[in-house]
Amino acid sequence: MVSRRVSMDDIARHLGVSRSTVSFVINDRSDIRIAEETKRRVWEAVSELGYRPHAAARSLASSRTNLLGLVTDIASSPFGGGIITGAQRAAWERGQVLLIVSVDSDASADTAMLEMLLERRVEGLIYATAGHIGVSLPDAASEVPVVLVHCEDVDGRYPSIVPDEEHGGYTATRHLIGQGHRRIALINLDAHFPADGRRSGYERALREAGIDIDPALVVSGSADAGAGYALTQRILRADDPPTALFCGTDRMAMGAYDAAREAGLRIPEDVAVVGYDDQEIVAAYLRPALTTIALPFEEMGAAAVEALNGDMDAFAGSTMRGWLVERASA
Amino acid sequence: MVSRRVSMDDIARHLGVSRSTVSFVINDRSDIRIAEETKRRVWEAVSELGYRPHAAARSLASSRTNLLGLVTDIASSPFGGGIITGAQRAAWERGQVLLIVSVDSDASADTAMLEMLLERRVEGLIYATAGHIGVSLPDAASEVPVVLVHCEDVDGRYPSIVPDEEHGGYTATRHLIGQGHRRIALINLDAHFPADGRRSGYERALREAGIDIDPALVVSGSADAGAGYALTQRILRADDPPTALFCGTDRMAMGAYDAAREAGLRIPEDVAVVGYDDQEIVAAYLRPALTTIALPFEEMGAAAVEALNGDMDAFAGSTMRGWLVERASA
DNA sequence: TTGTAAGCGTTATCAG
DNA sequence: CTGATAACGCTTACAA
Repeated sequence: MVSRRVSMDDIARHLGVSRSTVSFVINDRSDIRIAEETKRRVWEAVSELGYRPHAAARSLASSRTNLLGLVTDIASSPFGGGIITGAQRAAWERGQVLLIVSVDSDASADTAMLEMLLERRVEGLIYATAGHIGVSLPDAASEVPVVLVHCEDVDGRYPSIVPDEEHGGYTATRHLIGQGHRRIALINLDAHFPADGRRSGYERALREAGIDIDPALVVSGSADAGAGYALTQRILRADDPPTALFCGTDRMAMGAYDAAREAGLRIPEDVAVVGYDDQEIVAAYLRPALTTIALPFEEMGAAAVEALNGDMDAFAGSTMRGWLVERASA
Repeated sequence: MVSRRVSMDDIARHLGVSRSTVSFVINDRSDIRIAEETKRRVWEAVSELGYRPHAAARSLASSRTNLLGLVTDIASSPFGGGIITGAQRAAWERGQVLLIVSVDSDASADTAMLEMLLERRVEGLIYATAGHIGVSLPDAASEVPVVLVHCEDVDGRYPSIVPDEEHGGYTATRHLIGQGHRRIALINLDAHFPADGRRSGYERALREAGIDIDPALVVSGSADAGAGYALTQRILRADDPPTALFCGTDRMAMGAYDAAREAGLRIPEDVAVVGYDDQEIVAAYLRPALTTIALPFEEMGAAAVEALNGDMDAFAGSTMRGWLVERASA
């Protein structure tokens, strides 16, 4: 069917010019002046003969692959596909392509897959996770520039781009305070990185508003609906219960909804709720729809690509802000 | 730092053998007999000198890239990352790599991205979508083998692998019948492909059980919680209301929960609910946890890779079965 | 069983 | 402004 792929030689021969000329035209090299007429003819022949450059040959000759490796556990998670989207968009704008490798969330990083990426000569490596966690990469990773997204290198070797959890916690709490609440509970998640920041932000907002921090209003548990339910139930039963809940994750908020409902409380009239993550499927469909903090996934993905392309240091330890998505629960 | 990459020549020279010998050993070519001792020395040198094959050079020489293109809108969806996982696992087992390109769910297929994949010389193309829909691919796609996953080619040019919706509908309904229900409502979604099959399965199950199909119990709307809520509300108000609901999506089931709750009905005691999709975040965290039909995403992803590698026709129009995930709602 | 040499399809370096 | 010619790092007949 495909009578043989047409090569650069074919189009050069077809036009009676040299291969270099064709190459120059196709790569639009501005450092070399080529007659407009020649260019036109080259492009014409290209589309006429149906020529398509051969990426591997190009890489071999130029020793540039324009390939970026993205190792991640997010493809199989309901979460943060935004990182892929953002990274890919940024890469595409630079003529780069992502080689995405999805790994299990527990395997910190599969060596064989990394080895494969290096054989493909990726020119940079992004390591992204669904949850904000600590990771450790195989030594081989150091052969190319590396940036972590939404995770931190426990060995301290690579820069990482993570959400500004403190700011998120602050924003959520400020929002609640702005609506007149003074007794605001924090139903936090246990996980180290995200929890600590969210809590600091929560405390800062209260402090700034001159509200005393009541330790009885701060609890934590696993990041799921079950824990959200149990913790909320407990906290609503206390004397002098909160009028607002800031939940560490949307899933916890999901559980909080059930607990509130069972306690006969209306949302947001009797108790306001703010979540965290903006997991669309949960947040948008809860009734009432959940007000929550969105994480800057796309932005982080794009920033990672930019970091790989430019000044790595500019992004080292850099933190990116999410934002409040106001719906009906607070 | 990296003093210069070590090439095959380097290790050949280091060992005093020819490059071909090294190549044969590294590719473990069984059609050529090489002294065990030689093999050992080669591998030793490889790890000692830190040699890593150059994929592009290899592709150029062998005209095999071992690259498969995966164009999809699922990366940015909460859905079906399983397709990626399954496809990648199957590809990896064959020494192949996926070049994943994520596109917006509305763009049926971006031509520029496809062009890029073809320049990279992908040896096959998988086009996968989050929802079971109809799509149309650019002509250029036909230059390589193509399989669609979870979608169907409206132009009828390519085979596709889709879930067996009829079987899913049948399974869900059978389950409800098995629990003694006879008045089972179908809160279906509107979308063409998935809805029709689920409905046929529902009807077949009823027919087989000798239960009359009551048109008043079959309704449909958009695939979200809002519609699920409204439709359920309406159907529960009818005289002789159903004792069980089979919802076209988990999100619709989410809405159904709210409607049932507001009607003062307990799940599953007063009304049983079965969903569809097994969107973990919804299904597992609803209270009570939702019994639902899981779609065979990983299986479809893997099947696509296999189809691309072998007999395409064996998979043409092939349909894969999902399964019931029994939780607490029915 | 191992070596030689000719590509694979580009880019890059120099002359012209 | 254009054209030879040598890489790029590997696979693969074909010889030895």
